[in-house]
Amino acid sequence: MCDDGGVSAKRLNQPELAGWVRLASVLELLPGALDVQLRRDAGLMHFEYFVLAMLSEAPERTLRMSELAAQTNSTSPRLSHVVKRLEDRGLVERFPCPDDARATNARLTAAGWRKVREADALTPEQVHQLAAIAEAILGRLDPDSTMSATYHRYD
Amino acid sequence: MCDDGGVSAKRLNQPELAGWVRLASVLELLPGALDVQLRRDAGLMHFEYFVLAMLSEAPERTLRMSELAAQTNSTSPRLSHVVKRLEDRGLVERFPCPDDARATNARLTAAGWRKVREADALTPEQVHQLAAIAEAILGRLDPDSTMSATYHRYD
DNA sequence: AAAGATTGAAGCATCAATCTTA
DNA sequence: TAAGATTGATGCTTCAATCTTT
Repeated sequence: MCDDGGVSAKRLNQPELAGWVRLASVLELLPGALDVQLRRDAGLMHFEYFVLAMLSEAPERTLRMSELAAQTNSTSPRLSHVVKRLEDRGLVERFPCPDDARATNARLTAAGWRKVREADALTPEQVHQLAAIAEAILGRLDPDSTMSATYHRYD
Repeated sequence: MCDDGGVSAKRLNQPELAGWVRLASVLELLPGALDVQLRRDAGLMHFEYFVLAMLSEAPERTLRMSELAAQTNSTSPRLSHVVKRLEDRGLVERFPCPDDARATNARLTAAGWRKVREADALTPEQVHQLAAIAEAILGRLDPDSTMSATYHRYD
């Protein structure tokens, strides 16, 4: 990557540069924009909703922390902090994993289940838009589909 | 299960839903991924680079804080904090605006100018990728091109 | 009162360090 | 030693409050 062509991030035409600047804007603004509605309507951040949604799909609505981290593309510390907060709010509960004393299981509570069902993450139009966008992005960014999150709630 | 379900963001086919989940992943991961390289190579976050880059294009490399906020799609408090930090690092300096005693001007220092030039924000491949992605996104998300950031450094 | 800008508090993410069990 | 998970510190963003000038 540092071969002598190195400095030449420069041989790009103006529309392309303008494009990446605009993308930078999107990346700055979109996550926050998506959080606003959920936050207002359900008191959840997007990532919190995602955690609850993944649990809601799991058998017994229960998942190991490590597995939950994988499904939400999260690091362990991040998930640990988030689940802690969700637990304080009574939406999730944690208990030692019977199979492996190192592991911890996270389980959706009744309140958590209710919360997920109430909280529609996005409006239909938003979902349609974003689904289309997603295809466009991921076709280029993740052609091998390594992004691991999956969702079958409405299958 | 919740078929007739409440707010009915529901009339969507499975690929669309899968799509938005994948997009959620991208939105979670992409900003961080873009920051890594800049952080390592230049000790700058993406947004900090953006601030410096916008200043580097401005006449006298100087901009009012309010104008700089507009060009970086930032809020006032956010910009204020960021510029404070950049000022502490000697990359930017602030001084009262001569024309309007309420306003503050931010100006790139010599060190700041060097920093911007050294710090290639992205590799050529990344820029190409992102430029393409940007078009895909913005065509749907921002058809009227209201995203205000602009960039002419390589015109 | 509105515009321009700053400040401090609160919340979330990231990173390194730590602890326990396999 | 490695895997699973948690904790605490640090840093950035957000929000409300504040201050000055128009």
